Amino acid sequence: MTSYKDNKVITIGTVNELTGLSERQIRYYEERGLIYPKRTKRGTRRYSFSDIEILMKIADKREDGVQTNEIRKDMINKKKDTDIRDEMLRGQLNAHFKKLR
Amino acid sequence: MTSYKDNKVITIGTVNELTGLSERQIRYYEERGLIYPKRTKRGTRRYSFSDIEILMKIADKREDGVQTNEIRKDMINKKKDTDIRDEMLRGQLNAHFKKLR
DNA sequence: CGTGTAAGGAATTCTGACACG
DNA sequence: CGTGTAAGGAATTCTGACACG
Repeated sequence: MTSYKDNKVITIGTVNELTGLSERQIRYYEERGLIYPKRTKRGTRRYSFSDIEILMKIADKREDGVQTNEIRKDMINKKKDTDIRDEMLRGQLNAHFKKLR
Repeated sequence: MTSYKDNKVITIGTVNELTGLSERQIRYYEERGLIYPKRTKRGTRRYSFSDIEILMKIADKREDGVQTNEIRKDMINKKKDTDIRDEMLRGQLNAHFKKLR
């Protein structure tokens, strides 16, 4: 589950290069609850490739004038969808194995 | 081909954390031709997850007393093997398509 | 040969704040 | 609300070199 994609090892400077977003923007989106970088012992932020993809989507929406508040809600809803799908799948598998017993 | 795994975005400090190798060691293995980090405009090194895997293999071999020179030769030979396999595969595909014409 | 270390400089990252709007 | 910026401090990274062996 923790593949390269989700490994938080990238500094904010590199994220800036990769996304074109300013460090100020990147930190602000964190403050608004859109991303959650890891912190090293010393306190510097580390991002994953997943974080970078999320940031690029955020950048797109911001360009369309969508507020961080809206973006966050959308992300939560999409997560809910995924959770529901997961739950349904689990339920079906469960029923399936029950039948086999 | 350029997946997350081969994307050179990790600083030497993080590589140190991930591999346990000192910065001195990491730079020395580069000097010996075992790894090739990217350089940013400013000149700081950036490594990929692939580089980190190679470094961990190097660390193992060094513990067994294998010299950097030997390690490099091994790496070149393995690359040659891969190249030969690729070439053979290409040849077979070629023959196959020739037949189809 | 492989690795540690001190040296000095340059660039990075962090936080809290003021600014504009 | 979202983002820029100057401020000051602390940690990072780089190179060339001396050291030991």
